[in-house]
Amino acid sequence: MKETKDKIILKALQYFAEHDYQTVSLNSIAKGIGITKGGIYHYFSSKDELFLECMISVVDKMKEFSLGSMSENVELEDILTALFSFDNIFKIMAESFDIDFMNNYYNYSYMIFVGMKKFPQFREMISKLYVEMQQGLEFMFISYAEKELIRKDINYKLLSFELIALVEGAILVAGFSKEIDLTEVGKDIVGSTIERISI
Amino acid sequence: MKETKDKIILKALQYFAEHDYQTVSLNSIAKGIGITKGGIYHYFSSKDELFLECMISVVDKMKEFSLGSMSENVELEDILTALFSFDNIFKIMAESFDIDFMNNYYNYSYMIFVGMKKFPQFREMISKLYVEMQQGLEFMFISYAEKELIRKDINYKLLSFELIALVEGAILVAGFSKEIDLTEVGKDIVGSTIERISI
Amino acid sequence: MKETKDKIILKALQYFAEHDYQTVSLNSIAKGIGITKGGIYHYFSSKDELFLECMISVVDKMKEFSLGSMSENVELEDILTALFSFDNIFKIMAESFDIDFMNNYYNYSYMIFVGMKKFPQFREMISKLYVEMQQGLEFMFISYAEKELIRKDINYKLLSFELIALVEGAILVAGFSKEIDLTEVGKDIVGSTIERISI
Amino acid sequence: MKETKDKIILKALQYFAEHDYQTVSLNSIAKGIGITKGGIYHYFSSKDELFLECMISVVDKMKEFSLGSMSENVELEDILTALFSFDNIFKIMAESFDIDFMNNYYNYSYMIFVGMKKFPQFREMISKLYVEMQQGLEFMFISYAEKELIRKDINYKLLSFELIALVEGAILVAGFSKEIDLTEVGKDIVGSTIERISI
DNA sequence: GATGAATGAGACTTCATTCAT
DNA sequence: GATGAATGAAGTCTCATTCAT
Repeated sequence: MKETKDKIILKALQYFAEHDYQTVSLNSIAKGIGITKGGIYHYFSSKDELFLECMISVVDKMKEFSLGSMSENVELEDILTALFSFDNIFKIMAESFDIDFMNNYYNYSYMIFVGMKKFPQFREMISKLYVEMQQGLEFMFISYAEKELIRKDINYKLLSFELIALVEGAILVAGFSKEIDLTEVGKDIVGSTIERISI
Repeated sequence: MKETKDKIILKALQYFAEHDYQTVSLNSIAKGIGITKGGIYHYFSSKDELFLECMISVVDKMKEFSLGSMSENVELEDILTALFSFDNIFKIMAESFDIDFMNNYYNYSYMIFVGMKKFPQFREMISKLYVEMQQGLEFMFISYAEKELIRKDINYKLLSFELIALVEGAILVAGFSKEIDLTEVGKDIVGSTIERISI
Repeated sequence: MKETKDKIILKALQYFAEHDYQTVSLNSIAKGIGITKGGIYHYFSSKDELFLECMISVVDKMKEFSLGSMSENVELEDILTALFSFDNIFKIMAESFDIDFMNNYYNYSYMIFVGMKKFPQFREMISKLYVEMQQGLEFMFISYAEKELIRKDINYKLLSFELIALVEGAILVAGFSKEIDLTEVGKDIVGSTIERISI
Repeated sequence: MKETKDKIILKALQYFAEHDYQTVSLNSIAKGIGITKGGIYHYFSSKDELFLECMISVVDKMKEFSLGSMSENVELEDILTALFSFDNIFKIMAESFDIDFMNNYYNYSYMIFVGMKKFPQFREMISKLYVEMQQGLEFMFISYAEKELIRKDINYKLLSFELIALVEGAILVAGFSKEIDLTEVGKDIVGSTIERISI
């Protein structure tokens, strides 16, 4: 059955996110789902491989979310809104992996960091994802600009990069400042961006 | 002598940044400066303490840079320019710790992440630093607004938060996309921010 | 069917000879013949038992060869020639077990060594085989001596022991010295032995 | 102090000879000399390295004995006698390594085998040793033959190879046959060899 | 007859830490 | 102030073995 393998990945992901790759022992993961250490090696040839599979399933979900929101929406404002609706991002991640990232997005970022440090392959995936997102946004801005719906004198490559950086940075920094309400931040960013590009 | 202690911290910082807290052994640090493992225990009661001291010296430098630029400058544009002159940030860090963060800012961020994960105390310091930066910016914006030099109908609390998030996010994301020139990004951000708040 | 069992033994023998008892996992043997680990346990109650059966089939073949050559030949020179025709020994082993011992007799000896170490029972078999060979030779020498066909003032017990030791030793040492041609050695030994015992 | 390192090697050698490389755990070696597992890693970076060092010290002793006997003696008979005085070989080995090889030469050979299997480097050393021994003998025979002290119509290259093979084979096979007295075998071999080459 | 999941014991190895010198 | 031997806990990984299916 594939059940055990999935259980391993889910539990591993949870522990990796909560603690740290190196700190989490296979023993603890195994115990966490009621099997023994050796059992993990039925499904994964090493701890690294398990971690990599976890990371891949995370990036798959991220891709699904990020790029999905771009293709489905037509209105520029909707796309921006989707991109900056942090609540939604967290909710989806939490649902997918049964981890409450809402109050602990820092852990999530950290895990991604570790993953990229360990696996150049994974770093490449993340990198590619960002580039795709940036290009998707850029493409959309430009098509709007061509239709003269938004200003033409803006470097949309930079703007789209900034927006993505803003999403990541906001999530990061918000983890430190309790006073900041990300939902409000999202709305503000969407508003000011619209204003900035409006004719 | 304090010389050895400083050498330990510098070498440790270098290794921690290049590799990873857990991966770096005290042995390697000791060897790196020509002493033996046991010698480190003269100056630090544990590996954790050594790491914490490293982190503190980093945060001190960050604080020195971030807040310093705000108090010294009077012109708002200068402050923003300083905040977004990534080259400068990297150069100062590299000079201080003899680590080339320029081509490897990712490692730097990673180390900070690990530090925050391990030491709530350190996380608090970073957190406080961000809050101070945000409040510093906010205060400045407001004083400018009161003098009717910039628009009054903007939530400057959010804006200053966004700017800081943008700095962090840009550094983060730029690590993945080779096409992006951070210097250009910095200028663009300063420009559009000025435009946004101008009356 | 007995087919699978034989396949297991053959493959196991091959791997044991190529690598090492401990190094060879049941898994690899199973994979080597397209079954799974558990399947081996239908035919063998343990890895040790499988190994023992392999060893027994090897010793059977050795016995068949060694003693067979003695009983079939009548002429003393023929017997000695058969005993020292290394090529033939290797060929037969290779044919029986599908392993090229010719270029790798060392591995073969090693496997026998391991077998003896693990199974006193197997060691006893080998031991008995040597004794039988030695006694077979001794008996033949004596009967020739009694017929006054060869010298009588020779300790044939020792001589036969030496001949057997020489076979084993030559195989062993030849593995280290590339300059030595075992076929030539065999002829030389037969010649000098004949000379030594001739009246 | 070098004491502990030597103790480790000696105890390891003893266990490796008695049991088997794979079977012997570092734990047992450590316990055997009253230290802990980790302590071994002060002196050896791995189990393999420890084993290799053991093997090297064995081969050094072998070299010392084998080649030493050849250079010191002038009389050909003395050299042959030294080569085939098995008692002496065993005694020296036992004294050097505190292992009773006398009653258990098989274990010794086995260990050498394992060593050669694991370390091509070690196999090369053994190989070289045999070649040196063979060449040493050959050289001596030829110089005697040139002085017309022994027969000239003998292939001394082969003879010297056979003598060495005989030493090894005798030790090997004697382990199986309780009836054989190696000392007697040695004398017989020396005698018949002298006879064979005498003019 | 055979599979495949799972166990459990044991191995090597790493390393922060201690401490006598 | 520093060394270096030694500890001990923990971790990854391997595999023979079992057993339900």
